[in-house]
Amino acid sequence: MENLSRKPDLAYLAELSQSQRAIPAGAALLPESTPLIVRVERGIAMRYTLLEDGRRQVEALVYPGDLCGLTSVLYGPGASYYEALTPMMLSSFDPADLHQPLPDGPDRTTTLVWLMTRELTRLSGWLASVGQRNANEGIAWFVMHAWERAEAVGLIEKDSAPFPFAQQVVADSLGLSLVHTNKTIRRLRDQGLFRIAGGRVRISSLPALRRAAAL
Amino acid sequence: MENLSRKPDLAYLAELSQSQRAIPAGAALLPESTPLIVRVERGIAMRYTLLEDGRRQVEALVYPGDLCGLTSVLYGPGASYYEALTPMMLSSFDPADLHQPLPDGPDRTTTLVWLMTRELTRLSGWLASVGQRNANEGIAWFVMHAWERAEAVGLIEKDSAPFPFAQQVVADSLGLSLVHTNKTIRRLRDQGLFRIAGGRVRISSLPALRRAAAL
DNA sequence: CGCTAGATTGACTGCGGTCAATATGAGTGG
DNA sequence: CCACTCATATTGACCGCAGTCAATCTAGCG
Repeated sequence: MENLSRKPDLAYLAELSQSQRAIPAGAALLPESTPLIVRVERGIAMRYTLLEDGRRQVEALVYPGDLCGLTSVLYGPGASYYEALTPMMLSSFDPADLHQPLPDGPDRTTTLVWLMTRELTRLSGWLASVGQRNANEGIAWFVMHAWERAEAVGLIEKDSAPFPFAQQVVADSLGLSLVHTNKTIRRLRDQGLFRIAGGRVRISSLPALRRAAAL
Repeated sequence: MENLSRKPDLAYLAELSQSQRAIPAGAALLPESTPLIVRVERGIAMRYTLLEDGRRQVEALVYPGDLCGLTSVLYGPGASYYEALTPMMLSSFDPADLHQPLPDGPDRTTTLVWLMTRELTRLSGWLASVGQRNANEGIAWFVMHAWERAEAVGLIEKDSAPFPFAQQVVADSLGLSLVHTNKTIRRLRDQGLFRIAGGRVRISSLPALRRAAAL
């Protein structure tokens, strides 16, 4: 494992692409019980877990370039589910193909390790938000996070980012009730921090939002 | 990457052991800014993150056999910190040694991927607890979790498990206040679910506790 | 032009936070 | 062995953020 402090080149994954398929908003990214790894080409999704009694905790937003299904393949299914929040385009891989080293360049497993480390870091930050931030800070953080994820994959257009997240999704991301989430979003909007409309969010002032998120 | 649904053999890591060192309770496992990977041989620790304003979120309990520092090495420092909760014995590794494949058997990187997957799964469950469970369920879950972690590494003795967790640690694990954590623990104890004393916990009825945790 | 999912609001409740003492207990020096 | 100290555990009083219940509103859609 060489120094991975910088993002490794993921382009080679393209060679592995086995099949492309489109799915509509609301669909599951991974068919039940099929060990399959998928890369997002277009669209946005969420990853979530369920408590036995049905409570839902959203644990990650999924943007183009993200790999889905690693945990299921390596650790057995049942842990997390994926749901598309917009129409999506996916590439599927055979899990067996992912571990062969490449003759030249970093081997695939090394790349996977790097991706998983990033995922661990994100999850760690998400947990800190849910556990430590109050409703105002949490909502502000969520909007910031969505903005930064979109920015990282070039989805900002005319200073607005995609925001296909229903208030129930935001609520389940932060462990808040739907009603309180609604009122909090309203309050922050009235403060002029951001404006959500038509599935996109426009941020007035990044620094102000960052401050509101206690970041 | 072969089928890793079953736990891979980690014994070979022993060959890598570079140095052993003991640290007291309260010490940091990883010296600041030193890229170093460490395996726990004895003792219990916690991993946590800090918000800029000092709020602390505990995100994992660290038991013998756990590897610490992967995220820092691969992703740069600053994300998570480790603190010993008991006196500990650690083995240190040179990160550079961890990626060389072994001639016979699973290569080390594959093992790392498996370990990280397990960590992701744990973190995912932790997040669901913090986000979705109320104080009663959360405390019950925490005790259950500590019990199961201890059980997995053979630390149960005379039907009690180590419990070196100050109430402030439990509070920061679940995103609750210290006072409310105290009162909730008291309530559950009075219900006869468990009993904490002398750094250990004794569980009356696993099924009852599981029920209380909404698990 | 109903239908339906998501967004809003208002009224009320209560879980969990905050503040402020007090208690307990292990460790230390005299 | 006792006084002292610091950390942790415990309690009580009070408050407010967030949850619950229940309507109503809005917009996309067949």
